[in-house]
Amino acid sequence: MLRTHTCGELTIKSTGQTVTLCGWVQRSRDMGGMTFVDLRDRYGITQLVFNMEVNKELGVKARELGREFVIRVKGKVAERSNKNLKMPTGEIEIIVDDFTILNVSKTPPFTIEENTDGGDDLRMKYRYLDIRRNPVQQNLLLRHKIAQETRKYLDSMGFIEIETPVLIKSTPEGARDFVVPSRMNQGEFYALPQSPQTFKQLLMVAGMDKYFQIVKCFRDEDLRADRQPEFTQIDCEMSFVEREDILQTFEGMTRHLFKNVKGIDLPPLPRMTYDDAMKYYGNDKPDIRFEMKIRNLTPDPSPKERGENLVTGRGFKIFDDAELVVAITASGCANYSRKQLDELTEWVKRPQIGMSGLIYARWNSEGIKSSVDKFYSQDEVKKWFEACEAKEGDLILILAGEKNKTRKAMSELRLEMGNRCGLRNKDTYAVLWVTDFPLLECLPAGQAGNEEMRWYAMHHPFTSPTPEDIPLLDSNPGAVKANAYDMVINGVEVGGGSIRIHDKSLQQKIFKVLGFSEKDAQDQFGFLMNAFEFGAPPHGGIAYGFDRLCALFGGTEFIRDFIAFPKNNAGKDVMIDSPSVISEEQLKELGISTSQGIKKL
RNA sequence: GGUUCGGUAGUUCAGCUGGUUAGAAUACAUGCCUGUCACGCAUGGGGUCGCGGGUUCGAGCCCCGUCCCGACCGCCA
Repeated sequence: MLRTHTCGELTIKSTGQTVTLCGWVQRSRDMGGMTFVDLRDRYGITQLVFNMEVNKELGVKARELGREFVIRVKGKVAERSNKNLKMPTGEIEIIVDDFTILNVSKTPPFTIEENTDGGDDLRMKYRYLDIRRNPVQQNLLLRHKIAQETRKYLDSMGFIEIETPVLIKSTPEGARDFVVPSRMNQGEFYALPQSPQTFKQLLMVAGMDKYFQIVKCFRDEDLRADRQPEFTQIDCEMSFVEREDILQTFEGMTRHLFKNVKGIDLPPLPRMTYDDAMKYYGNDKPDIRFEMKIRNLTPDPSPKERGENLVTGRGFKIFDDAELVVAITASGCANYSRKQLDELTEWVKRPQIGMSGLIYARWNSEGIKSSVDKFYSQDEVKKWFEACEAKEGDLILILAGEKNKTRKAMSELRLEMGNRCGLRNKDTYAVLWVTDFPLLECLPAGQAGNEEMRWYAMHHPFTSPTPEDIPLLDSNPGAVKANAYDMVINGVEVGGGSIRIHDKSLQQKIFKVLGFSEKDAQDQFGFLMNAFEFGAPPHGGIAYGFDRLCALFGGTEFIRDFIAFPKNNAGKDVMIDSPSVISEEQLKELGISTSQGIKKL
């Protein structure tokens, strides 16, 4: 070993010891007669001291040390006369006897410090320097810890980790596949897995009973702050289980992770049906750190429900023409200024939200006032407050329009108001299960590349319908509920799974509803359905988005911060400059026409 | 594919209504300094204002196009 200790472990107890340290020069402070050098490795920072009076030659040599030089230092641990209680090693320093420069460094393009002066782009290009920074190291350490605790828990529960192949077969459902040309089988392509779904099901058929894998998955879709083209899942599957068994097992895992990684004792996880999530929060991944439930001021058109209509028939066209009118209550916001309300109105009018306007009603010391006083009496508006369970001091925000768009917009507005009111604390965790998803969703013609309206699997085509809904598959597919569940933390979908289909005829039936011809279904998923004929056990599972889980534990939504070498917005790795063109020879070997040809296509 | 924000010193940014030699902080270099730890002080070097075109007597600033980065919408079974 080139070193006897790390830069983070020496304390006052080590005083007098002769040690050898290795690390990077964080900073050097030349005082003339003496020079201090901060030596850094991933364990910490230790101060080196050079004294001209003691060893002039060494002191002069020390002045040559630049930032990020890699050095090896031999010296004696001494108590400092001026202690720095801000750092763990702040009570000691190393009186250097001798040092060698193991490698020099160019001046790095940004500072290697807690708060770097470097921008995102530059940090990604020099990611290996960025990772030297403590916050990034802490993130990777957190990721490691979560991975280890996951393995610990699953191992203790009898799960075994099994690797599944990365070069597999392309299937048209779902996201776009990344494809890899086959040299030995020209004109044919592998696909990278979007998830090991079919393989883990085959492992259940194979009797492996409890499987897990922390595994890379690939989806060729556009990126976001919380989406990378290659990402990691905690992929799990169990045999001979019902939904409740899965929920219990993985509620246990989630609790284990919160306890052992964050030191948080999670309460039992609440459960919410998909329908309730959509109704009260406007989306299927509600952030329930705060209430602010969405209330209907007109009866919900679907699911059909009775309810008082509090707004139409007063001559206000926006409400009269709306399919749905919804409201949220911002508690204590009755004194929002004109400017703030205008700001919110502009916010909902942005193209990303796309509403044409925002209506408000507020109840402050001057009474009730709304932006539609021309059409509604105070008593009428007061009824809105009652419907929203709002009181004096509150502000009600109202959106109206087409049902789905309005719900979605209100969901966004709710989150925005949550932010504005400081109700979304990153250190507070609200974890829940969302259950009873529809099995299928209907996309209208023109969307997702389809020519006519058709049904899509909301989860994936292997999700089993709840048994009592199976007869509805023919008569009313949209009403069929799936035996599926999502885990949601702070408005982020971190995990999702289902009880799977293990019966060939039911699986065939689902493919048929999804619009697969018998031949297509057999060609693409024949291997799975054939396996079902050889004694497939009832099974189900779940997959967690590992990167998202890490980011959540780290208190952010940016998963890039928790990936050692992430891709940028355009799916590029700016450090190694990929993707890149490949040589004509490589293309020829693969039986692919020239790169020019590819570009033109 | 779309919306939007940005691109000025190594870096992070400022730069007014279009007007003299484009600034600050930090980093870097040199010198001084024996207890610093964001050391201090002094001096200095450092610019294709993303790129191309246009308007103008004059463009970092206005217009058009284009490239790049970030966030978002679409997309992500």
